[in-house]
Amino acid sequence: MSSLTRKERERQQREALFLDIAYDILRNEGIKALTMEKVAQVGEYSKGTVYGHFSCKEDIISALSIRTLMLQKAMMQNVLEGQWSSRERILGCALVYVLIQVKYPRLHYCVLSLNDPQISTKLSFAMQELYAESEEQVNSLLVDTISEAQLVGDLPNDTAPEEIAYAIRAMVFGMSLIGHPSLETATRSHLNTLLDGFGWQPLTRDADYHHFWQQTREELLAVSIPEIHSAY
Amino acid sequence: MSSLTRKERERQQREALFLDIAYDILRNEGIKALTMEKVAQVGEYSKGTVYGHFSCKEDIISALSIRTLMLQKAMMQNVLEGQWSSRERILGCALVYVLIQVKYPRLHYCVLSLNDPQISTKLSFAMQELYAESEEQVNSLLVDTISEAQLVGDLPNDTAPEEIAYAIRAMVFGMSLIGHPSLETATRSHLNTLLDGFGWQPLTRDADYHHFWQQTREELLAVSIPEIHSAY
DNA sequence: ACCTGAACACCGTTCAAGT
DNA sequence: ACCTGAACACCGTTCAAGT
Repeated sequence: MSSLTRKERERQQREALFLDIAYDILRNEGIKALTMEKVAQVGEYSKGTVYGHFSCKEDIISALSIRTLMLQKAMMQNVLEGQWSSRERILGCALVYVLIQVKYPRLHYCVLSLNDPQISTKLSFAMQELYAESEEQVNSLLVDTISEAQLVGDLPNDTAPEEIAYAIRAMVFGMSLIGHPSLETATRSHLNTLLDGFGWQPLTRDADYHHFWQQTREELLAVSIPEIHSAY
Repeated sequence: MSSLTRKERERQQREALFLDIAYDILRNEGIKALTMEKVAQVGEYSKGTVYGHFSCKEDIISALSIRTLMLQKAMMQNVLEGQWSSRERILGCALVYVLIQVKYPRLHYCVLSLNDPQISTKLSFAMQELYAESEEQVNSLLVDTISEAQLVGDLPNDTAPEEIAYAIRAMVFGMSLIGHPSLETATRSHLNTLLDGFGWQPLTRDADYHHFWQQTREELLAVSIPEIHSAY
């Protein structure tokens, strides 16, 4: 291995270290406590070095969000591997959304700030690209699942898959942002209502989605939600 | 009138001035540009005077949000005065949500920050109370409309009105936060799907909600959305 | 070539001093 | 009693100097 490769490896390790630190601060002390200075201090590097990795504070949040989106994608793929009906598959994807948002609540809120043009323009170009791609990948899993449901006739095809995916994301997203004392139950229940509205077979009255939901929930929690960061 | 009353009046006028200024900055330059210093400067007062009205920066955002909630409430009451079916009434309320969120996009995003405990604890107690009450008032309009629909038999009563209101808010809220090239149309369409799922009569296939939506939209835009602030 | 940390600008918040 | 603005702490960002 050349020297450059070792350098590159060290650089990536350091970047991961900074992200681990940033996420820990965010989780334990909130967004206001997440500062470039603190990340540098805890990591025992200078501020300049942190800026060598992230162009600004929002770049860090963006990178954290990308890591979470990748986890979300992996969890959804995990669900989609199972032998489930099309409607169970989409419910499983929604369940992943909820579990992720319950697990990383502060992060999901911070990500919204990236929509502000005044902020998103500060992101490094590479990070913007990567973020858009990650979101697209997760959304594709939804859209593909919906398309398949229409193909096999479980779901009327008078509405475009992208539109149905949008409605589902909006609903799940909105519920976790507003908050609910029993968020998972509420999500299962109200999302099923929406799917009934779309005419997605079998309708709630003809199937027991409660059981699928619980089982998938246990499996996902047991297997697929490690802490995002390694110890440092 | 006593001197105290005049003082009080002047104080309220100044508070309104600060809010007008804050909203203008937020709208034109974004949340990052909204600083206590700038509000003071533009208003030609000292920073200390601004702090005499608002305990912190978030207090201002909270106050702005309360003003918007009051406008939202007035618009919803405007819709609810009309002779509409129960389902049209709830659609009208949702339309108000969308119009408000399109009109004050940055504000609606900022309000989310108030959910962070690290931030909400900084708000003055009076402001916290007022904010909670304003939200409650708007939500009550939804809940009451839903209850009435169940009473007259337009809507099955196997789900609590509060839960249905939650689902509706989540969906509309989520859609405007995620964004959509045709937000109003998407909201009308997908919300109707959700209402169909709840079994809210008459179902989409049996009624023309498009026409109601357009008409109400025109009326609301013509009558009820003044700029929130007076010129200063 | 890479890393440092001093330096600058800016902002939130407080409070002693002035009117 | 009310208002001011200097003062302090803190943070984002840059960059000349060091290794």
